[in-house]
Amino acid sequence: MRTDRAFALCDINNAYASMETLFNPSLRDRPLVVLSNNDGCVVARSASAKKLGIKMGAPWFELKELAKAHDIVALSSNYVLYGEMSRRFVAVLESCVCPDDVEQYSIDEVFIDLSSYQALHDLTELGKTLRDRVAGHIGLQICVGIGQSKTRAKLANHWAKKHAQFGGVCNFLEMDQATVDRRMARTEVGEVWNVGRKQVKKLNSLGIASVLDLAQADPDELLHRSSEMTDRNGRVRNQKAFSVVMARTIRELRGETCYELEKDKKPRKQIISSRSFGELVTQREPIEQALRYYVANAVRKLMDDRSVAGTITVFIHTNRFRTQDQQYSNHCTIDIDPPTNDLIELTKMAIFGLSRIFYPNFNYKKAGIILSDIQPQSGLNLDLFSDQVWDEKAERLMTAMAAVAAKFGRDTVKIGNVDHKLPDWERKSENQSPLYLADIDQVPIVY
DNA sequence: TCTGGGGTCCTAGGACCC
DNA sequence: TCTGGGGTCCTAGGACCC
Repeated sequence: MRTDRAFALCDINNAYASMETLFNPSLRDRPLVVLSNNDGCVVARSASAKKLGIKMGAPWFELKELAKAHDIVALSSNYVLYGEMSRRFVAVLESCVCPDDVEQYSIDEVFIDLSSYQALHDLTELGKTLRDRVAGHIGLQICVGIGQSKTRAKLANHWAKKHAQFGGVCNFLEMDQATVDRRMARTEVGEVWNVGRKQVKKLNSLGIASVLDLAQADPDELLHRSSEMTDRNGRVRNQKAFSVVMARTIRELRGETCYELEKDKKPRKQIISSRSFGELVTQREPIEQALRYYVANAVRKLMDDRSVAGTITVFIHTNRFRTQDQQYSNHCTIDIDPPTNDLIELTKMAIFGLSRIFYPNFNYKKAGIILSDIQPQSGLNLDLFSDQVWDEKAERLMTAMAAVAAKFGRDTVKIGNVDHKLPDWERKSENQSPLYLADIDQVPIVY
């Protein structure tokens, strides 16, 4: 076991809120929240919004009173903007260290393998350099956490964000054991990466409340614990209470490296495209139209990865929060043989799937499709004995459509009567900021 | 009434992440 | 009135095999 590993986690502070503020400085110091699709829940908060006690995921309609009282600004999400800023964030980091050591973990988080930098650099200083570079180049504040494992880097990042004394960079490698223990003892176990709500409950019942408690727990002993669960038939069964993930988490907390950098962008194993409707839908036709949009969306991703899908699932459901409504949810999974990325065929299958599960007179709230059994297009083996041949015509058509999309924009060619955008009934996005970086007419003007 | 002992593969569902 | 979307990994249990 190598004991000389070092990972950094760089994370943009209040990412979406900061990005919005960057282009609209009048928002600075104002409580600002960014809302999910349909302006449903809060998905990002500025520092002052956090101070007001607004929780991640809180339904926006419940906050309207608070918003009025404190003059909170609520913006619809602008993913085109966030995606572009994210790209620039990663590019800046890649210019500071070897790009091979950089892994983009999420839209606002990047892991860096700093193992080979220790001999030449003071890692805390390097962390400060990264902060300064990102701030200088794209105007966003980041925090850097450094540790012997990804889990420790995440934890250090949490401390860096929480305690101003760190100046934005918290480094496990320069902490003595007593300090580590003291900090871990004061941090709740739920802050640990991969320890979610359910696990916290189980851990607490075993007397494990702090990060230190978990770090000192015996992973093997924990793995042998079982908990009762009720299965679908109402039978009570014993199930393992913790999986190997928990054992790894403990070892990572102790400073052992279990998770390496995941460099090569692997093609997706599953592609989901779905959306809640802005209003309730009872008719089949609008749902079909939405499905066409979802399939087109998913196929774009599929082709980006040069993959084909072997299964398509269509699902619909009513609004579980409307307890006065009769609830219905169902899905239909269809095998695709041979696997394909053909938009026309997949669209037909989606529509067929819908016909199997759609019943009128329910108030539908959401529909979507899932592509799975995904494999690389190049490795596609046709069944020797089937009479199906790789459809060259379809492939040429798809290639042509991709070329048109690349030249004239993604939605230039569509299948059936898909609208340019989602129809009005489908989405609510009432206060979206301009496409500052994606549309020449919306680029900010500096006087 | 009694009725083995292993394997592997697949899938649904749970839990987690952002 | 109004409650997101897109992913990954792991496990249990069933089907099947010898």
